[in-house]
Parts: sequence; C-alpha cells; structure tokens
Amino acid sequence: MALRFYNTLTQRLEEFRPLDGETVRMYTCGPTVYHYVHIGNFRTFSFQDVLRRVLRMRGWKLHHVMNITDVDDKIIRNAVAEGKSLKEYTERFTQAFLEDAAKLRLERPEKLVFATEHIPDMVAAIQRLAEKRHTYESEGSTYFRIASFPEYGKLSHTNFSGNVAGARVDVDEYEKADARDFVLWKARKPGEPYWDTPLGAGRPGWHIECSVMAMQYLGETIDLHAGGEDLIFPHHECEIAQSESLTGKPFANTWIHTRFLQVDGEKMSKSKGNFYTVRDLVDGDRVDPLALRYALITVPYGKPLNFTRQTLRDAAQNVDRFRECARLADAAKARGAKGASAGFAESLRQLADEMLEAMCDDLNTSVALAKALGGTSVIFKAGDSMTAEDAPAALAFLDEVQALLGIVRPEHGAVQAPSAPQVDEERIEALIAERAAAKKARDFARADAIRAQLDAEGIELRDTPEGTHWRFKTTP
RNA sequence: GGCGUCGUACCCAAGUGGUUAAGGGAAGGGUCUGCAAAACCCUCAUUCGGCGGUUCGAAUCCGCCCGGCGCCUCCA
Repeated sequence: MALRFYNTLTQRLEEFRPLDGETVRMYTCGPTVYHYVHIGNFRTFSFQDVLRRVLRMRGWKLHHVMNITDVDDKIIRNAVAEGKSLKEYTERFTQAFLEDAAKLRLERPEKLVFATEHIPDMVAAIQRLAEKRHTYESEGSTYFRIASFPEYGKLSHTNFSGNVAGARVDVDEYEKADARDFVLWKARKPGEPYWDTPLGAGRPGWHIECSVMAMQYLGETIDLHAGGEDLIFPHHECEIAQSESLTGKPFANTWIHTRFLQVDGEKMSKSKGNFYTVRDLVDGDRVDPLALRYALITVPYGKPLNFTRQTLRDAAQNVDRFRECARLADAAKARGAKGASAGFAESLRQLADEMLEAMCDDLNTSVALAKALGGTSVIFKAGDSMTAEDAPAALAFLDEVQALLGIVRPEHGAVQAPSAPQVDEERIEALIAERAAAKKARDFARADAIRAQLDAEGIELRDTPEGTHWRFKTTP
C-alpha cells in the first residue's frame, strides 16, 4: 500500500518515502504568537498531526520541527502598545497555543524552535548569502535579490518574466531594487526592539527563520515541508530561494499545503476579525474538543472546509458514537460472556485496514472517518450480545482509530468533555442513587424530577444495563 | 490580469471510465424503554451546476457556458 501525497512543487500525487528510508524529516510552519491561534490555523495543525500519525503508522521514525514565530510586525506593535518586552508578550500566547493544541490532542513535534533564539544563525546565513552575491543593502536593511535566483516561482508556479501584471505591490517599499525582492534583515526603527549585529541594528525578516532553523535541525534537504496554502507564496517560495541559493541543493522534496478553512462560507482571517479560537469554542461554548478536532479533519486538507455550527453538531454526534462503543466494549469485558461472535473481529480488522489505506491515499480523512464509523456500526450491532472474547477486538479497533485519527478519547480518558466546569460529583452521584431508589419504589415523578433538575444544570443522565451514567451536555 | 481550486440529496461529504452513486448529520416511520437518551430496522439522489462532444459505456475524459471560493498583500 503506497503512501501518496499531493506535492505542491510538482503538482502531482506522488509516492512518499523519506530520503534515508528510515526517518521522516519534516518542517512545518507554526503560529506567529501575537494572538490566540484561531481554528483556521488549527485546521492546518490538525492535518499535520494526522500526517504525523500516518507516517509513524507506516513504520517511519519522525523528526518533526515546528517553528514559533516570536518576532514580527504585529508582535512588536502589540508588545510596544502594552509596554511589554517581546518575550513577555509572546510567552503568554505560546503557552496558550500549546494548551489549545493539547485540547485538540495534537502531538508535540519532536522539536519546537523559536525565531528569537536563532538570531545569530540567521545573521550568519544572511552573511553567507551576501558572500554569494544574493543580497544587497539599502537604507540599513538587507534584501534578497530575486534576479539572482532564476527558479523563483517554481513552487507557486508563477512566471515572473515581464511585469507582474495586476499584482499589488507595496508602495512603501520603494527602497527595493525589484518589487519581488524581500527583506532578510530589517533596519531598526525608533522605539522598536532590535538586535545589534554585524548586519547593523535591526531584526530578521520573516522568511529567513524557517530556512535557517529547518536546515540547522533537519539538514540541507528535508523530506517534507508543510503549511497553509497562503504560505506557498511568498513565504515558501522565499524559503526555497534562500536555502537553495545557500546550498545548491533542493530544500524540500515534498511540499504539502492545507486549504483554508472558511466560516459560514466566508474567509476567516485575523484581519477580518471573524475568527473563532479553540478557547472561544471549548471553554466558552463548552464544545467537546474532540468534536472540534473531528470537525477540523472531516474534509481532506486539499479542499476548503466550510466550518459552520452544523459541522460541529454533526461531528459531536459522531464522536459520541466512539465513546459509546468504548463503553459497550468495557461492559462486555466485565460481563465475561463466553464465545466469539461470527465475523465480528474480522469485520473490524478489515475496516481498520481500509481506514489506514484511505489515510495513505493523500490523507483521505473523509473515507477514513467513514470506515471508522463503519466500525461503530459493527460494534453497536453486536451491542449487549458482545462477548468477553469479542471485546478485545472492539477495543483494539477503537485504539487504532484513536492512534490514527485521535477522535476517540479526550486527553484524560474521561468520558465527559475535559473543559467541563467544576461540579460536585458526590452530589450528582447521590442524586443518581436517590433516583435509582425512587425508580425502584416506582416513584417516577421523583425520578423524573431529578433528571430534570440535573438537565437544567447541563448534566445528562443515561440509563444503561450497567447503571446510570452522567455526562455534561455539550453545546453544538 | 496571472495562478489555482471546487460545484454530487435538506446539510456535510466520498467516488475521477463500467456491478444497486460510500459514509455521516437532519427528517419521517417502526422496535426497545416507566420516562429520557442511546442503539437497531425501514424510508430519504433513475441522478452527479448547464449545454454539447468523445466512448459500447461518463458524475468521472474533452470543449464551451454559468456559479462559488482561494492565492497573487500581513495571514494556517
């Protein structure tokens, strides 16, 4: 079963193999920590997470580096406005990003790297570019001369010969020799943070950090580079120009780009301000984080995802099926009934195989999720007749879904959403016990009153053969 | 203007030359249940934006048209 991805560079579906046949060296562009990261960003990060899982399941080791951009115009503007140092300002949002990522069950990349911790490396790289005559200086800033890199445009498949018709050119940047040239090192501006370096006082341009950190930790040619579709141009194009001018070798073999997430049919962007963050939804609206994760991966990365409240509701329904299945399997194990149901384990085995196969086919999460849900149908059909011999197959299936898609179990293994508010669990258990007693005494009015009371508090009761379970209602 | 992408049921969505067009949600009916929820069963596109063409055969290939969206500017 070949593993295939759509490579932006070649515009083809290609079989993927790491260069050394063993370890996948991948670099992904992480967030710029000037604000809480929105769910559009997290669509991209969720796909990268699922990509990691597939690669690992194929038996490869991972060396994944993700950068955190902790110096840029917006960060500086906001930090200055709040009278904080860069570090003070960015630490808070970096931390928030990591917390949100954990809620969505995103695995930590093997290495997180920060731009501000690599200033001397970037300066050295710019100096080497200067030696190779790829740069020029203007008004204290250093620019990359695009004319020195004929292949510029090969990733975005843009032909830059002649005029860039219709392209909007930043009129402020009159100091550039060519509109396509980009800044490697920005001259210090009054009142802004800066570094004193041989290039002069200033700070790095945006693109150089990724080239430098990727090559420093992963080598001159990496297997896989990924990011959002907006990064194709100019960011990744510039990374290629810098890196390949420096080494003369291909910077990355495979480029994977995620299409944008939209909200209610409209583009979501920080500048428009119509964005949701994980904490808005999970902490604020009490959305099940697994449902959010599910929603973010329902549509494969190559197609735009229109995120709506309905998307979230659909996802929440499906995520619940996995939880219920896990409960059924645990109950079957506890009951200890003998024998194996005909075809049960085999059906699940096959669905699990088909699920992985779908993921290997350019990360087709839609099909993979359909297979995973097919497994829940098999498990539900067995239902209470599931035996103790069947249970391990069911649990193994759920484990595989979890390992590949991460939508079965929340962080702490709890049945209720991790964002659940603090409640007095003893009191709830006492009420459940009281209700059980009322039911036994056929005092259904009292039993229903207890159900209604808890329901009003956002707690749902579910009667099962193993007793009454409770959980928080989620909002979608 | 350049580059790209998509248009499948009420909604989301798979399928990209050949059995009955996956799967999920919603909706309606039924089983089960003191109630509730869940689950299970049944129903839910003779048809894939439109019009032509290629082919024994197309949602799938080609052409034109219509419409959506994205990038080209900070942006995942």
